[in-house]
Amino acid sequence: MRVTLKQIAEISGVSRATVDRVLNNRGYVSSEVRKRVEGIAKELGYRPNLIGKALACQKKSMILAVIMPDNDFTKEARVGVDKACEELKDYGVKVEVYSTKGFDFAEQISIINYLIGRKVSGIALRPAADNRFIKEAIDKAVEIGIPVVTFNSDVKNSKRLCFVGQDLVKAGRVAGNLMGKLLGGRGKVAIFTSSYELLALNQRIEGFKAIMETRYPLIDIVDTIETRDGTIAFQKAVSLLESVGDLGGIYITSEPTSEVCKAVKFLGKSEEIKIVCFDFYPENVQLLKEGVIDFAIGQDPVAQGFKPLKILFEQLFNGKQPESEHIRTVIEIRESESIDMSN
Amino acid sequence: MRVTLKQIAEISGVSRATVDRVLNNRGYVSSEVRKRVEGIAKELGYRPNLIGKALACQKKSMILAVIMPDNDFTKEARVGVDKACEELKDYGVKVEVYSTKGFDFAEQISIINYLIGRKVSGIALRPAADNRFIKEAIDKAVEIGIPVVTFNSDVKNSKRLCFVGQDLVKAGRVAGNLMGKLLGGRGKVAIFTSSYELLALNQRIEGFKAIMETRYPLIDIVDTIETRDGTIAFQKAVSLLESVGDLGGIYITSEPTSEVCKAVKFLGKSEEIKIVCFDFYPENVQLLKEGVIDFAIGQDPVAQGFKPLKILFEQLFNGKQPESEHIRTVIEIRESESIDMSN
DNA sequence: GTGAAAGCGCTAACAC
DNA sequence: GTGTTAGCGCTTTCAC
Repeated sequence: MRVTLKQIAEISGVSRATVDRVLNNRGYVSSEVRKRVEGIAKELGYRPNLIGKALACQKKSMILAVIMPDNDFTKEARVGVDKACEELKDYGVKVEVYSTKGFDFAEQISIINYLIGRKVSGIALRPAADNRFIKEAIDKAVEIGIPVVTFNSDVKNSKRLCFVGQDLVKAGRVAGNLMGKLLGGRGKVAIFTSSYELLALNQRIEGFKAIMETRYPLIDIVDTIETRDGTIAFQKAVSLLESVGDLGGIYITSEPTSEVCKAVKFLGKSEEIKIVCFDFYPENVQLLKEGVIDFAIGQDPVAQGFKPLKILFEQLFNGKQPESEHIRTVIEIRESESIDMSN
Repeated sequence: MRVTLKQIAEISGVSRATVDRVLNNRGYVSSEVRKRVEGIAKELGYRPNLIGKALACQKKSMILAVIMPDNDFTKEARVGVDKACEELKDYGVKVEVYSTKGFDFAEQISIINYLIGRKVSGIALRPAADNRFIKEAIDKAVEIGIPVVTFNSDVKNSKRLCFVGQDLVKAGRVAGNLMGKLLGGRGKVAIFTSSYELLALNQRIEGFKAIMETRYPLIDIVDTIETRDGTIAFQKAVSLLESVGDLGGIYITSEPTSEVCKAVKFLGKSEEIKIVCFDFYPENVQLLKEGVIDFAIGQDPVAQGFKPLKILFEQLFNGKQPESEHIRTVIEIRESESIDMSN
C-alpha cells in the first residue's frame, strides 16, 4: 500500500485537513507548515489514492458538456460519449450532450456561453468552424477555469487543453499509397471533395498529392472536383467518367462518396475504377461489400467521442495533463473483408 | 445517487452485514430474510457502487498471473499487461508475469500447478500448445475456482472463461483480398508458413485460400511452403523465385517474413513481388518502409495483453461475465504510411 | 491557521 | 443466523 495522506499528517505532526489544504491548495496554511508538509509528501512520493478520492467526491457530481454538430460522424462519436458516460458515472460525473443541426458556429458560441453561466466543469467541442469567434468563446471558458477539449477538427491558437483527432495529412498519404498500389503505380486519378473551406478535407488532399508526387510519378491527378451541396456530385462524376474514358481511380475526401459511387455503378465501371474514401458509414460499408469501394479509411469516431471526456475528467479529477497537445486517433484501413464492425 | 446497500438494509429492516451476506452469498442467512432482501434489492434495481467496494477491498490484494512463451509477440503484449497493471493497481491487484523460453507446454503446466498451490486469483494464459495436457491443467485451475483466460491462441474444449485473440480465418481472408487487389486480380502466388502444426497459421491459410477461390479465380496459388526452423526459409524462397519466374506475390503467415524478404531483395525483385504478411515487429516495419512488404496485418498484441487481465479482474471483482466467449481483437491493416506507431 | 469528526459505500472481524 | 463496529483514503464542515 502506498503512503497515505493520513501518514503524511502523522509524520508532519499536523492534521489530515491541513495536509489536504496544502496538497490541494485550498484554504490558508502557514508557509512554514506548508513547506514541511510539501517536503514530506514529496520525499515519500505521495500520490493520492484515486479510489478514496472518488468515494469522497461522489456527492458533488461534476458536469461535462459535449457540443457537436449533428451528422453521420456524430452518430458514431455518440457511442464513445455513452461509453465515457457509463465509465465515469461511478465517479459522480454527469455528461450533457448538445447536438446542433448543421455547422452553425454562432449557435455553438451561445451554447458555450450558456455553459459558462452554468459553471459546468468541462467542455468537449467539435467545432463548427475555425474562426476567431469560436476561438474567443473557447478562450473565455478556459480563462474562467473551464477546460475545453476540441475533437475531430481543431481551432487554431485557441487555449483548448488539447485536440483529439486524426492526423489528416497522414491519412491523405495513406489514401494515396493505397491508390498507388491499387493502380500498380500508373494511371489517371480524380479527387472529389465536398468543400475547399474545411481544413480537414484540404489536409487529406494535401497528403494524397504529396505521396503521389514523390512515390507515384506515373500517376496523373487529372482533376479535383468540389461538390459542395451533395446533389451535384452525381452529375459531376458522370461527366468526368464520360470525358476521361481511361480514368483509373477516384479519391473522395468525405461526403460525396455515395453519389460518386452511384455514378460509377450507373456507368457500369465498378470493376475498372478503383475507389478510396473515408469513414465506415453504413452506405460505405455496403459499397465496400459490393466491391465498388476498394478501401475506406476510418478515423475512429468512437475514440473521438470517448477520449475528450476521459481527458477532461482526468484533468479535473486528478490534475493529469493530456500526454500531448494533439491526441491522434488511429488511421484504420478497411476493405470488404474487414469492414464488418463485429470483426 | 443510486440506491445503496445501506438503504436496502433499512428498508428490509436488517443490518448491512446481512444484506451483504445475501447479495454476495457469504455466510448463512435464513431463507425467509434472504428472499425478502433479494426481492427488495431487485425491485430497487440495486447495483453495488464499485468505488465503495474497491475502497473496502484494497487491503486484500488479489494476485493475477500471466503466463506466456517469450517471443516477439510477447514483447508487445507486455505493453498491454503493464497498462492493466497500472490501471488495476489502485484496486489492490498485483500482476505476476511468467514468461517461458520457447513453446514448452510442460513448463506451462508446472507453472499453472504452482499457481494453483499459491491460490492466485486468476490466470491469463497464452498456451504453448493445444493438447489435452494443457487442457487438463486449465480445467483443474478452473475447478478449484481460479478462472483462466486464454489469449492469442486458444485451447479447445477447455473450461477457460474466454479467449482473447484475432479471428484468424477472417484475417486470412483480409490478407487474400489485399493480395488480390495488389495483383489486380490475376497472377501467381506462393504461401510461406512456419509450421503446419499451429492452428493459428493454418487458419490464416484457410481464409486466404477461401477468398482466392471465390473472388479471385484468376489467381493461382502455385506453392505452399513450410519453413519450420527459420534458417531454411531464405534458401526455399530463393529456389521458389528462381523456378517460378513470373511469381506475382507472396503471402507469409508469420515468422519467416524477414528471411523471405531477404531472398526477394537478394534477387532484386522487391518491385515486382507483392508481399502481405502479419504483425508489426521492427523488422517488418523496416521492410514496409523500404517498400519490400506491401501490407502487414496486425492483431493488436497490446489488447491481447491488456484484456485478459481486465476481464479476469471484472469477473472476480464484480462478477461481470465477458461479453462473449471469444473476444476478437481488431484486424489492423497497415502499409508504409501508417506503419509508424506514433500514428 | 489548524484540528476534530463525520461521512462517502462497502467489507469483515467479532460478538451475541 | 444476525447485528455491531471499525475501517479503507479522502473531503468537508464546523469549531476553536
